[in-house]
Amino acid sequence: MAKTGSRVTIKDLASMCDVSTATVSRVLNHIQGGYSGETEARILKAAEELGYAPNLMARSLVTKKTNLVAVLVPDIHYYFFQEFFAGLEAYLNKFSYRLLLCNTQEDPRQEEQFIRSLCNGLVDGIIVSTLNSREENELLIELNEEHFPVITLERYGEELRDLCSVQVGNFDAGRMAVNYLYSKGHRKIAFIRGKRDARNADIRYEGYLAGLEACGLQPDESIVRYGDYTFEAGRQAMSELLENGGFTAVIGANDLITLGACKAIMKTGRRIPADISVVGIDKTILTDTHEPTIVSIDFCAHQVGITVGECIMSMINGESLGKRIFRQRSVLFEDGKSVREV
Amino acid sequence: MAKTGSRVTIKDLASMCDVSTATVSRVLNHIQGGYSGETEARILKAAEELGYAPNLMARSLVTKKTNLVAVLVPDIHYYFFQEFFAGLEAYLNKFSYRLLLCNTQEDPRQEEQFIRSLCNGLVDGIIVSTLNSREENELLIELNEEHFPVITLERYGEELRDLCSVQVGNFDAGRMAVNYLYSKGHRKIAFIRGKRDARNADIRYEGYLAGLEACGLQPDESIVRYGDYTFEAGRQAMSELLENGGFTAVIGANDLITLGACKAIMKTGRRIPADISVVGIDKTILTDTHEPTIVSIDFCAHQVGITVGECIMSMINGESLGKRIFRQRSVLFEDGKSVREV
DNA sequence: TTTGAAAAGGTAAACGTTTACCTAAAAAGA
DNA sequence: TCTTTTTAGGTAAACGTTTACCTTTTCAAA
Repeated sequence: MAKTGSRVTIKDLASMCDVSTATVSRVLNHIQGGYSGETEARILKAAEELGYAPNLMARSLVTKKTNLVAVLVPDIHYYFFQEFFAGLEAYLNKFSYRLLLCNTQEDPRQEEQFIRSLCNGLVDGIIVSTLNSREENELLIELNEEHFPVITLERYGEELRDLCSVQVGNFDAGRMAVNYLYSKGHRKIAFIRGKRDARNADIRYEGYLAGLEACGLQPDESIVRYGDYTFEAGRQAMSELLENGGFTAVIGANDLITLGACKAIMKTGRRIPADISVVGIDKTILTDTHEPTIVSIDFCAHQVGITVGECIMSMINGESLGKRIFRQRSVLFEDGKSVREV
Repeated sequence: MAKTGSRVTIKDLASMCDVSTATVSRVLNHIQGGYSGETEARILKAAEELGYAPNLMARSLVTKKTNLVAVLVPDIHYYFFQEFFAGLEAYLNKFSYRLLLCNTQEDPRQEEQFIRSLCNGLVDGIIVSTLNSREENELLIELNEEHFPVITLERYGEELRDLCSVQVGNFDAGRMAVNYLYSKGHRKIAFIRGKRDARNADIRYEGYLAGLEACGLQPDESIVRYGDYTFEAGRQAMSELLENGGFTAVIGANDLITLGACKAIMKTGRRIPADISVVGIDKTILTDTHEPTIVSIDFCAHQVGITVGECIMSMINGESLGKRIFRQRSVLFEDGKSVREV
C-alpha cells in the first residue's frame, strides 16, 4: 500500500473524496469545525491509503514557518558540541523542529554566507556559535532587530547589543579548578591556556587568576603556557613546564590539553596524582576513560543545548527575549561523580 | 544598508527596475541571454542595495530541489559520526548542499516518521544509518524504487534489495587486529564483542574468527565476552576475562570497550603492552590520548563521509547507482601512524 | 411557520519563485 | 527597401499549500 515519496497532493485527495482542497486541509490539520465526522473519516482514510504526506515547502511558503533551526558551529569536532547537539535536538524534536547543521570552519565569510542564505525562508531561527575572536555580529544584530530569532552561543563581543546569548561557565571553571586544588593542599598551580585568540579561553584564564587571588596565592607567569585547545599543544606545553618545575598541580583549559599534559607527565615517569595533580576543563568522556581518571569541570553541554532550545523556541513563538545572557553553571566531576561547589 | 532578513522579493526588484519578474529571475540566476548588460547591472545593483536574498522555499516549490540532505543516525554520540559528518558536510558544501541532522535514537518508529516527513519536498536525498538489528528497509526500498535518492550506511539487512549502501571494513578490522597481534607473537587472543543485536558487531567478530583461522589458531569461547560498545561494559567484560586468564592479548570491538578494558587491566597492576597487548577497533582520538597509546583500527570515517557524499550527489543528479556496496578499507594505526596491511 | 444561528463546505487569492511561450524592437542580410 | 534573425523582455501558469471570506444546508427556538 501507501506510495510513500509519491506525488500525491491535497488536490488528489480533494477530487478523490469529492470535496475541496480547503476541506482536506482542514481535516488534515485537525482544525476545529468545518466538516462532518463522516467526511473526516473518508479523507483520513484516503490520505492513509495513498500515503499522503504534505509538501513542507508549499506549506512553509504560506505559513512562513519551516520547523527548521540552523545551528552554526566553528568545528564539529569539539566534543562539547556532541552533547550540545543531543540536548538541543531532543528538545527541538518535541516541537517537531529539526536541526540544520552548518560548519563554519571558523571562517567569518562562510558564516555570513550561511546566514544570509538560510535566513530568508529556510529556517525559523538560527543559533550561532564561534571560537573566533573576530566576531562579526552586525549581521546578527540586524536580523535580531528585524525580530528574526537569533541566539548566540559562546559569543563575547563588545557589540552583542540586544542579542540573546547563552554562555558556559568559563570563569567559574577556572576558579573552581583552583579552589579544588587548593583544598587538596596545592599552593603552586600551573595553567595551560587555550587558543590565543579565543575569548572563552581568556575567560577561563581570568577565572584561574581570580581563583588564585581568592585563595591568597600569587600568580606566576612562569608556570602558565598556551595550549591551543589541542592534545599536541597540551603535551608540548606540559613538557616545557616540566623542565622548569615549580608547581605541584596543573589545570588544562580543556580536556584535550589536559590529556596531552598527562601524556607528558607520565612519559617522565611522574605519577598522577601522586607527583602532580591534574584538573581539566570542559569535561568529556576523555578524562573518564583515562587511567587514572582525571578530575574535570563539566560545562553541562547537554543542558546548554536544552537552554538554547528553550530560548530559540520562545523567540520563534513570538516572545521577545531581548538582551539576556544565560550562563550555565559549571560542575566539577571527580571519578564520575559530581562534586558540590568547591 | 542592506536590510537582510527583510522581505524584499523579486517583485520589489522588478517594479523598482521597471522590468518583469522574469527578467529579474534571469539576471539573478545568470541565465544566458534575455537581457542587456545595462539592465543586468541595474538589477544587480538594486539587489545588492536592498540585500535581496531569494526565498529558498518558493524556489524549491518550482524547481523541486531544496539543496538539503537529511542524515539519520541512531545516536549522535558515537565518535564515528563526528568524523563522518565532517567529511560529508565538507563534501556537500562544495555543491551548496546542507545537512539536516536527525537523531533516531535507534527507534524504528522515529526513523519512519522522520523519513516520511522529510522526503516529501523537504530534502533532495536521505542517508540512513543504524545500529539496530531490527532494520525496517521496506520504506527505504519503496523510496528507492521511486528514484528518490537513498543511501544506507552500515545496514546489513537481507532485504537491502537495490539500495545503494556504504559500509565500513568491519570484517577487515577483526581480521587485521588478529594478524597484528599474531605478528607480535601472540597466540591466545581474547575478544570483547560489541552490542548483542548489532550486525556490524557480529561482523567484527566474524573477522576475528577468520583472522584466527588464517593464523592457524583455535577459537576459544572462554576468552570472548560481550561489551555493548560502552566503556563500562568493556571494563566489566575485561574484569571477567582477567579472572580466568588464558590469553596474552585482547581486542575490543570499539574504542570505548577497549579503553574500558585498559582501565580494568591497569587497575590490576598489569602493564600494557608488557603484560597484555591491546588493540581497538573504530579508531577515535581516545586511543591516541591514552597513556600508553593504544593500537586501533581506523574505519576512516571522514573518507566514508566523502564517499557517502559522492553517492548521494550522483543520485541527486539523476544517476542511478542501483545496488552497489561501497566498503571502506580499514587501516591500522600504531602511535599515530598508519601501518600498511598486516 | 418563520427566524436565525450553527454546521458543512466551497472559492479563490496568496505565498515567491521559475519557465514555457509569446511579442516587439533592433540588427543583419539580401 | 524588404525580409529574416537575433536580442530584449513580457505574460502568465505552475508549484502545493493555507486561509479569509463566502454560500448553502440543517436544525432548534420562538
